[in-house]
Amino acid sequence: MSVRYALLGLLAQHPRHGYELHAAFEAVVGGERIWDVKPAQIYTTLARLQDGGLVSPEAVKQDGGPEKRIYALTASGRTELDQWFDSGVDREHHRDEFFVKLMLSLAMPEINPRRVIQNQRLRLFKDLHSQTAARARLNPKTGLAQILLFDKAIMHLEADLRWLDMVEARLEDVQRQPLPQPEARPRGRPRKPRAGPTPA
Amino acid sequence: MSVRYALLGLLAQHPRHGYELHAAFEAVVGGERIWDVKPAQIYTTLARLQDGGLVSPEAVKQDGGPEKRIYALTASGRTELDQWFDSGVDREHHRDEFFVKLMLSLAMPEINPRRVIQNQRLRLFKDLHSQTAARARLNPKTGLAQILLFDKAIMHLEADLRWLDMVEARLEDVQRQPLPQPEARPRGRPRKPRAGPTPA
DNA sequence: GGTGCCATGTAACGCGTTACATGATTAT
DNA sequence: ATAATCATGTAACGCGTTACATGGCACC
Repeated sequence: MSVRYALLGLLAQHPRHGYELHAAFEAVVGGERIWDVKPAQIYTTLARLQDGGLVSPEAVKQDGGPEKRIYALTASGRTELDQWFDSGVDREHHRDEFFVKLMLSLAMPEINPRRVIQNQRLRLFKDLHSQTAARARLNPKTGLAQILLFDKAIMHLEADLRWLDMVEARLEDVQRQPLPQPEARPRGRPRKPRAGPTPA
Repeated sequence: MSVRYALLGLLAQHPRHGYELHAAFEAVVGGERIWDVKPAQIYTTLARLQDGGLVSPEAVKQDGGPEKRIYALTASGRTELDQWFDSGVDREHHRDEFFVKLMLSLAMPEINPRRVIQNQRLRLFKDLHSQTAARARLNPKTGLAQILLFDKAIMHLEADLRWLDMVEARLEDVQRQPLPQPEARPRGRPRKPRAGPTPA
């Protein structure tokens, strides 16, 4: 949802057309090397926003070049933006690909989970190194954005590495524990369908 | 891409039908409270895999109940799965919604970035608390999956909090620094189109 | 007969990506 | 002419989500 709200925010500054939004987005977010937004996404998102009445086309300019359709934030767009600023961002769900891989490797006798873990550790080290190097290469006047993003990435990579160590340690305890199979429940109405939506 | 490979992995154990895959996935990944996969996704992903020739329908069973279409892994499916196990998982890109929010708040005079940060910090503390509590509530025989996921989530929340502190400290240095505007580059061919793809 | 599980999906949408198409302007 | 930027999109696909539709079977 980042792009959606980014467009609302940029249009809150002043009305713009698609190409300008694209450029402004990359300027805010730190340049194309950091976050490469495709023009297609700008235009489709803009269309969806217009559909929802959050932005509306204002005018078409032609200063010697091609047409520029200028979009502006509507009242409900402004409302949505303000609500966004006032709320915390949900943790993006931990639908973690490596976690699935690890659990599957435990369930498949022909796959060695240690190797899977070691693979991932090497990858993380490599990433950590390249991020650290890239961060060091920044000159200070590059602007905040890159620095902050690199720092965040590095901190999360470190967290991942620590987590991997923990996983390995825990695997030594529960050596080759069989996967929890979904017990074949009997059909029909359950014996005790009691309990509220969230039992305390 | 987690579900895609999870299905390949589960079918590598033995052929299954859609409903069974759904149940097995949730068993592997820790139950519905942790990772709620919708049946629709199982079936559509299965269809895509069949399209790509990675799985193929094997038989249709009818043991007194409805039809069950049994799918099996093909040779190329097995190959893809093995490659997946042998490779590291890419860091999912840091397309971070909060980061966009922060950068926009710096660019918009009517929004106070301190408040945005404080909002997010409160949210993270709340999440951290609820995750820690949920983790403590686990009984040890619940299986590895939940424990590991909670630990990972907690470690990343702590990293996010540390990062927020860093951001705040850095903002004190560069008070209300104007956003880097995309400098209006002259049209036409650039003066010095020299330089390789990654200049040293 | 109702509820709830077993088992199958389809439809439509949101976000994001790659690839493609069009055309004008301007510097060399 | 050619290349590069300015500026607009469309089409198709992958992944994920919500909502809806269908039907048999078993238990009470």
